[in-house]
Amino acid sequence: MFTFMAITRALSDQNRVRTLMALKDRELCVCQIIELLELAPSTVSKHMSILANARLVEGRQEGRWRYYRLAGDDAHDEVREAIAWTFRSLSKTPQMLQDMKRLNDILKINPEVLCRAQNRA
Amino acid sequence: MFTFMAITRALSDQNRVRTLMALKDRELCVCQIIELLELAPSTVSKHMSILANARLVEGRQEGRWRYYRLAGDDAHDEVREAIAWTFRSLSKTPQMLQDMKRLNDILKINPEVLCRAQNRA
DNA sequence: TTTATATTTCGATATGTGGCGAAATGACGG
DNA sequence: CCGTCATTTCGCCACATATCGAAATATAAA
Repeated sequence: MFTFMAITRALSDQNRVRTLMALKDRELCVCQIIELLELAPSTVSKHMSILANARLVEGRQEGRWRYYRLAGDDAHDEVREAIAWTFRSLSKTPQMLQDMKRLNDILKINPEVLCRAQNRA
Repeated sequence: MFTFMAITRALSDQNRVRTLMALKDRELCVCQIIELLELAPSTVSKHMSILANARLVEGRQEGRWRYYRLAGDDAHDEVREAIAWTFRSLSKTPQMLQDMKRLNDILKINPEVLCRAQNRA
């Protein structure tokens, strides 16, 4: 029950759901998620910790960068089903199509450049 | 997206999830749900309206009583999958087993008697 | 038509949550 | 080591939400 509620609470915020969807095909660096959501780094960090706490995503450190990816096939049924349900429900919604498009542009930018640009702002 | 978020927000409260599970095999009168959750009638009423708004349950009026039941097979895929996921995830959790047991006792009481008892309290 | 009763709506309150900026952390490059 | 830089933690604020009790609503019974 506790696990389940952690998942539903994680999914009850639109920005977290958008993030989950954005991780569909690849892992993303935090600064790329910041760019997609247009939120403060601290806010995104908190969202990621909530998603990670619910085991919907996993984090990986690489030097100064932290990458997040979707929970894999080794995840619990509860989690895999939640993710599957989310994707089936949302893949074709306008918000998601727009995010995918925007993400394409973000992925073209070298992460180092992206981070530097964010720090200047 | 809006529909999906309505569902996840509805499922992000433990008492609403318990209610959903309680409706598995039969419809229930509001006073029976009140008895199960041990919450004020006004609180339960609000929970039910949130569940109904997300289309997870449907209400039916019969005289002075209002009955709620799970969304049926005619519901949208999103809703049916959400319900299926919830049941698969929680059917065997201690909280749910306990609720099912308690529900059995509640169902033995004539609803009229149950309501009267609640009004006295 | 008046009274009783099941549920909802309303108003108030207390707690939870999303958001930000500033400070702390931790990793790399000099 | 020292500074730079990506991310997290912390402290705060605005707003949402779970809860209750009281009043309103609606239906049945008297």
